[in-house]
Amino acid sequence: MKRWLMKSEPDVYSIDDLARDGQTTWEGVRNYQARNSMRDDMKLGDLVLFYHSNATPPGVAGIARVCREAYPDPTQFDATSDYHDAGSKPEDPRWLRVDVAFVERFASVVPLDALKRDPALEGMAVIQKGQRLSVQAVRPDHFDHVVAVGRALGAQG
DNA sequence: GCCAACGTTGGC
DNA sequence: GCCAACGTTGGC
Repeated sequence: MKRWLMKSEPDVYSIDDLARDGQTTWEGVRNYQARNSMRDDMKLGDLVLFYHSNATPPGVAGIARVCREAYPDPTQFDATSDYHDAGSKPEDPRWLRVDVAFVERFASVVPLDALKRDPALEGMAVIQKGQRLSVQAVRPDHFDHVVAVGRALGAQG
């Protein structure tokens, strides 16, 4: 089983929203590298660090789990959607989404600053300067370490 | 609000 | 295929 980190702006959709909804659909990925990761490597049951970007502070807010593997994102065919892509054909969809389920919410966010200062997380993608990818693979030891730090802050769910 | 980093587009 | 221009991401 693989481990992941996925970014969401909490003003748009937060870990609290996921806790409330139980599960959600991860639409709007419009980056080929992120799409390829979802299409090729993301499997049912994979665990995901739910990351709050453009937040105060930015950081890992909790854990989700993949509950449906990649399938075509219908928003690409919706002309009224922000995610519309006129170049994508229904018979050959360009963009995919997955569904994720709520697993756990940390009592507080593990801030990006703490991730950067943690020697155990050296090399983790999200702490690299200029890293914008919204779907990132995470090494199992890095995943476990972030979860341990998050749980040390307390957990609900 | 600023801006560095990065991805995409399109002229050539 | 090159690369300048442009748009977006996302920390600060």
